[in-house]
Amino acid sequence: MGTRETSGDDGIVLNFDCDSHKHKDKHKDREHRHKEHKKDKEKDREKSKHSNSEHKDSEKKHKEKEKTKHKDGSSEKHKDKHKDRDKEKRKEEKIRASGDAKIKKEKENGFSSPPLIKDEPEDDGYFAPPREDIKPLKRPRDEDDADYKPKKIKTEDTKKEKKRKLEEEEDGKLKKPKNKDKDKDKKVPEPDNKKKKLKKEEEQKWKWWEEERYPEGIKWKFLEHKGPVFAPPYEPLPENVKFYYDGKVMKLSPKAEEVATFFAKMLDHEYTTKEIFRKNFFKDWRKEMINEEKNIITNLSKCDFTQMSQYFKAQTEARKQMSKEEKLKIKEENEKLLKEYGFCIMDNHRERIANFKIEPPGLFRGRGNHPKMGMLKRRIMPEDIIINCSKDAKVPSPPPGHKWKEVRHDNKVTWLVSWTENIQGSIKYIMLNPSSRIKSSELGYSVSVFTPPSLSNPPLALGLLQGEKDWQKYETARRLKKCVDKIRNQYREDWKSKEMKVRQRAVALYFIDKLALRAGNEKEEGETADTVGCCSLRVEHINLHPELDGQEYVVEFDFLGKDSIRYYNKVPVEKRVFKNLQLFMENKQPEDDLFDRLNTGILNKHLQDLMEGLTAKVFRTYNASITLQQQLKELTAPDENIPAKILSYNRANRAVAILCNHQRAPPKTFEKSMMNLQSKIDAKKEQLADARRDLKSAKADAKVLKDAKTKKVVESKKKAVQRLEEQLMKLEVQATDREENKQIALGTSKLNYLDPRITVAWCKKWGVPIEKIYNKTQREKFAWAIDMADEDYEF
DNA sequence: ACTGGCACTTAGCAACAAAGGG
DNA sequence: CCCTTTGTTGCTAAGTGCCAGT
Repeated sequence: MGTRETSGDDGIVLNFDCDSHKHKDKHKDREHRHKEHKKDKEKDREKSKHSNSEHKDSEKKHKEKEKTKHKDGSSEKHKDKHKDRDKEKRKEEKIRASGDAKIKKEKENGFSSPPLIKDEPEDDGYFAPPREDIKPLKRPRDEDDADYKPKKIKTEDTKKEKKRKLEEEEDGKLKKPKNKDKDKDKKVPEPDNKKKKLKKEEEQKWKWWEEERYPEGIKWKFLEHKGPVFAPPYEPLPENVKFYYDGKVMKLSPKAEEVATFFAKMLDHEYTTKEIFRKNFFKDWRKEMINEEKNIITNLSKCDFTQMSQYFKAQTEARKQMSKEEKLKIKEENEKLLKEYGFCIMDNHRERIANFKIEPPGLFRGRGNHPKMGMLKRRIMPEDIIINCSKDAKVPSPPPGHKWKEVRHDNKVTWLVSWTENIQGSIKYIMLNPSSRIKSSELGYSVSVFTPPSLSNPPLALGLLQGEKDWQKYETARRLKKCVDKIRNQYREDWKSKEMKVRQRAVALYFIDKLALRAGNEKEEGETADTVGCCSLRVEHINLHPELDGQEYVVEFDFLGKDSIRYYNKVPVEKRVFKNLQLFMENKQPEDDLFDRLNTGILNKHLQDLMEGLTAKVFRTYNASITLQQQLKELTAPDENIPAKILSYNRANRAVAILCNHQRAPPKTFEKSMMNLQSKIDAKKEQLADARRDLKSAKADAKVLKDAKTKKVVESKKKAVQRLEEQLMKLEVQATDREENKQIALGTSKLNYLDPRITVAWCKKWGVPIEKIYNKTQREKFAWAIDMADEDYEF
């Protein structure tokens, strides 16, 4: 580093030493990766040969999650494998669209067979009255939530509930206090319960809010659930479905057969042709074989799974052809399952669980060029499962003949069930559904969802566990808004720092701020696809152009980010940034870290000093939300009609999605549906022309006749024309919207980055019904915002 | 300081369900 | 009413960031 340091800086020299270690190590580690890299590059190069032009044209390519590199034309040494892979890749692109769906379908989607878990009877039992020794600590509420009335009802009441309610009434709902006292809680007598369910619901809801807010990392006081639903057991293939090895029929042992079916189900998928996939699969498959099989089956290419594959296709087909009754039956069964296992009781409130079904076994398919693709994702057994619930809750029973790995009572976490997954060794969790609030109760009478609460007061009382967190996230982003100027000035200053580390930090932060890049934690090599974020950018990921297309100091980014989605962008930057980048890149290999003295820990620590709660990802939230707000301001034309306004909204949303690089593969049927729409438009135009003609002649008649009747006709024709015009315009808007949205995914930003209050305010301001922007799930998730934001809300 | 583990958020795509057109 | 098209939900991988232990 010394060499690339600015001259004469001691600090730098010092740094250099340590750095060089780091550097070296990294370098070493990366060596072989680099090789892989090159291969990829080569592949990609070839692939993208025809149009190596930028962005637009190549977008399709990006889609496929493969790495596409432009630079580096050097490595030509790779052989056959590459070629194959290359081919595969191309194929994959295409096939992805066509083959995929089919195959997937056959996958067990769940529940043909009854869950292993045994259930317990009573519903009533669900609600375990809180023990006295457990007292809810409430967090202070600042507002009055009384307005919010849920509709659900259920279960018996508890004294606490009642009491709380009473208390509330007395106090006039405002209490903010952390815990008022639990003593108080005890006093109220309980009224009858069954009858007034409605009331009860309310109470419950209210109480729930209260109890949800605990201090100091406590997530709940009471938690009870039924445990997970396991994947249905493997059903052996019928005798007539044969597997062939080297042309000869072979009967597989059950385990080996099961794993073979996983592969067979994916046969149409391109990745079953990928070297890595096949290698990983075969290795894991062999582990499941009995010795005899191992001895015989030594070459995957000699395996013939086609009968299996056809069998599954037929099954899928059959499922599609099922009669209505059969389908209905299945549906009912699923609903029953949901009712039974899909909810838990958390602090007296019945909550929807997000993923109560354990992930079924299968072959792992990571995203992008994942080194572990094709590995066997093993079946999860009760013995792998850790159950989390409160001590006073009824512990779910494991399936007969089994036991849980562990039952714990950790109220500092939100998960109900966890297990360790075998591919990456990471922990998987069963948690609550983020959008879930009150859902219909098992009694069935509760009203569907959550009626938009009286818009009157309840300010933020509405946040539920997740909702509140969500809200907090946006509040943090708003705090950033207040000091972002200062921070920007500071990092600009830091570009001049004598310390390399500070400069790197400042430049990285600039990218994060300006381009909404992700932080870029380090990842273990060989464990995951090679993707990067800001701090983990490598020299090979950027190209510097002192001048490009008439602009000065352009940085060209090209790397794979989260989910192996390509980030490609050419950005003019300030001269100082540019010079710094040149400095950072001096004497480095392409595979070296661009910011070799920086990592997310260092960066976030610094951010924490600048503002409490500030981390790299807050910038994404902030920039996304502020962009939406600005764009809405800019794009909304007061006089436009609702569809046009919605288009404006979508455009603003799109601007954010582009900023955050939220892409999607163009829908498979995109071209077709576009054409359909166009023909609709044409038809509409014709209709309109006809109607206009009619109108004209009617007018002519009216001029002559002047009687009331003809006048009326004119009026009605006029209306018809108007109606058609509106319809046409709506269609045209739709076409524009769709076209512009071809490969942009709006959902992610809407759900995760945009302060919903901005949207709510905008809707209120322009009279756009909120349902036009948020669907039901979204409205549930953002209920707090819908409730609290008025049209003047400013992010 | 560094690392790995853990908890929780963010992500895109496929399956499924509902809506719309003939 | 059937079939296609579009919107919604489910699924689970892949990130972020904090924390404890060294």
